[in-house]
Amino acid sequence: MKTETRKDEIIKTAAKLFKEKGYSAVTMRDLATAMGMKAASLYNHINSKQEILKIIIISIAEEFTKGIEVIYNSNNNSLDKLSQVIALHVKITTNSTNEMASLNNDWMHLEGQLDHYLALRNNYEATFIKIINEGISSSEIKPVNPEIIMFTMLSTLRSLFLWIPKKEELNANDLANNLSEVLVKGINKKL
Amino acid sequence: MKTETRKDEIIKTAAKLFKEKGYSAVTMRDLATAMGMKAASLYNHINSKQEILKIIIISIAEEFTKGIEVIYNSNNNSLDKLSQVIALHVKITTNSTNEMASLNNDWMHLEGQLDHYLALRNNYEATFIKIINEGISSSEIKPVNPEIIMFTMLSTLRSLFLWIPKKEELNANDLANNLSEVLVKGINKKL
DNA sequence: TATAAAAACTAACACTTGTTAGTCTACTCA
DNA sequence: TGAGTAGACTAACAAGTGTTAGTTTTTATA
Repeated sequence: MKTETRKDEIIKTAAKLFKEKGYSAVTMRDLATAMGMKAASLYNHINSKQEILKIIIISIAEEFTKGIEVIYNSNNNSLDKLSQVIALHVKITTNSTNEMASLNNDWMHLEGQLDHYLALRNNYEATFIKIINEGISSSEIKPVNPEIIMFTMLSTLRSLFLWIPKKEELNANDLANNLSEVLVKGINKKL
Repeated sequence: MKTETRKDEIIKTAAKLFKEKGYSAVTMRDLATAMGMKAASLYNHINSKQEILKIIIISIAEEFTKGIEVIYNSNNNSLDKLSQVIALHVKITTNSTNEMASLNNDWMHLEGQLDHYLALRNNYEATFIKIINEGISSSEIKPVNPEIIMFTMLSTLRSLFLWIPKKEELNANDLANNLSEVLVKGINKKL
């Protein structure tokens, strides 16, 4: 675990600003001010604004794709796999809250790596759907439209970055458990 | 029902562009090109770029606030009220898909009306929470953290604009019913 | 068909954008 | 101590931004 470089600091600061106003609305001068330096000095550490976005988004997207692959190939039943997917999102979002905002809101501003990103996302969603379909086949999961199930779960999980910062009292485990309860078992007390 | 003015067309076109790239990344020249005119000509119809955003966001935000008030004051039980809230989102999002993107992603770029928007949103969420709390009191709803329930439902409902355009085959009623099934009753077959 | 209003145009503005070039300073280590 | 390097600076660029002023064209109506 080597120490954080100046470049890392810039990327972290950029992610925070991108979360607040979006990639397009953040200028290199905004970023420089937040770093306590002049805009030109940023270029001693990074090649372009675009490179910052690429680093933020691609690294997290790859983390998700690898994570769901491990879960899918494990020996658990489908409902447990879904709970593990929930825990994966909670964990990554807890560690990289600001970066998740860019992943969700600014992916379309990727220039060179847009295709790569979309491939990772399609891959992720395809694996997610496979887990759901296997759960339906094994009668663990209600035979509802699997895309609606995935959409519901992913909408919630992709919005976690908005919500986690406001709920510091809740630790990651509690949150993942509560979400599993609501997302998997529903909220209706009388079944 | 008077016919659509040129201003309405501009706002509708802007909403479509804002959905694709976000408010900040869309230039007046982009908008003009999409309208088949020059940027300066837009100003025969609108006062500023900011005005366009304001019109898009505030009108929809008010529609939501009024809608949930009617639902809250109705004589239904809490679970039915929640299903009606789901139907409200499906209806507004079906009719104003592109505008919903701005409401979700670009509200922070409101300049003069940011406070008004935030007041509407806080009001909406407060009413939502009241419905959930009354449902817990009447034992219709599981005593899970009410904010987690709202967060889960709102995340899904606020993301509908991303999803509805891809699912043209599903009509609004079917979609609302499916969502109620998943969001309210859960996906676990064996309870 | 003449007239007024609506809506387009060209040209330009002042400012902001990402980025480059070249320079100065402070620390590291031989 | 002296050389090299990491990292800051100032100044400037070319392109792009929202917007205005003034003019011409199109459309509708009397």
